[in-house]
Amino acid sequence: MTDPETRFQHLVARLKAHDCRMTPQRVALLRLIAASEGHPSAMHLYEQIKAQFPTTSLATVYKTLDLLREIGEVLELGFSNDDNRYDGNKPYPHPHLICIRCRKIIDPPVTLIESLTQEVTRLTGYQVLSHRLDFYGLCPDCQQGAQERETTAPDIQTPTRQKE
Amino acid sequence: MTDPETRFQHLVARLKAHDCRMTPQRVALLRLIAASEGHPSAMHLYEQIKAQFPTTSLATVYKTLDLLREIGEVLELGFSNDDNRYDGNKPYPHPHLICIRCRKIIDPPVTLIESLTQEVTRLTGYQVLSHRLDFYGLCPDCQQGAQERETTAPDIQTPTRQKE
DNA sequence: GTGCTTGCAAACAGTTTGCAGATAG
DNA sequence: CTATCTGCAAACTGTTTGCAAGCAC
Repeated sequence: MTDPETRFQHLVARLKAHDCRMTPQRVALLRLIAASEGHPSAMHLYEQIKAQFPTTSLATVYKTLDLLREIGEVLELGFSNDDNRYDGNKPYPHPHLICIRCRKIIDPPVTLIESLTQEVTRLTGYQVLSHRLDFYGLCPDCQQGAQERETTAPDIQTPTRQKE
Repeated sequence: MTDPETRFQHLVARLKAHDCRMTPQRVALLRLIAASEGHPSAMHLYEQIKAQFPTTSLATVYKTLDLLREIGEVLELGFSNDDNRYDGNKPYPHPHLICIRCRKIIDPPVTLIESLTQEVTRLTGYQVLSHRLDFYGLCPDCQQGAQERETTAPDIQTPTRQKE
């Protein structure tokens, strides 16, 4: 992964190339996104940026994230139950590992996806353009106090539709 | 895949085992779910069932789907952009192939997922309980009139969070 | 100065919930 | 008879949009 400052500069350059203006709020947001290790939500970014610019609105955060997503610099992980998460460092499809208890999201080291994609393309006649692979489970920290779990059902996951 | 009538009987039995009552609306819904080839949305099921019971409400459809999901008889595919889809025939995690133009969803023949899950478990220390794998692309039908596409960005997909 | 951006508030969509009346068992 | 179920409508949540004022360039 590139270092945050380099990534930040890249994001600035990409936006400028798209005739976007660099407002202070936007610059601060880009810094946050470039520096975010995990997969922050819009609300999370909003709360961070309010520390610097108290009048910033959530809508601005969403608009900037949308902008970055449109130019392919941010990956949006949509969740129908929960708020979406954003990855500004690896804006291309890659597997995620999501703790169902603490909601932490990490990038597991998984290979083989490309071969799966090719397999699907070959067998179905679809032109496969993208994919999404999420694993759900308990992170090491959450496995300890997890004995009382055994709630209802396995209750499977639920991704979001890709936009056209 | 089991035939619809067998699947229907199974769903009835499972619900009765959970002290659920078999109202006419519910029976009709179970038939629809058992017979659905694709991955219907709640709205789609609602529109179908209204043909038989015009006063049925969307809330009833959602409540029944929730019930079935809780006892592990329906897989919910949540989408943050679009309405959720339900699979009442294969209620366990399995890959989906989603056309980004016509929204058709099919089950591609993919193996290897289990080995991926094991790989993730081994390498991360997470207890992997479930997963979700979606491929996005253009189905054969939609590939033809698809030249004028080339819209904005690849615009990646966006799954839903698994409920706890 | 021009027009993109902000921030507020209202709109939005799909889903969920509360509750009174209906009904399966 | 009684606990569940239905159907309506209102609530909810995260996200999006419209628009007037503000600001980058």
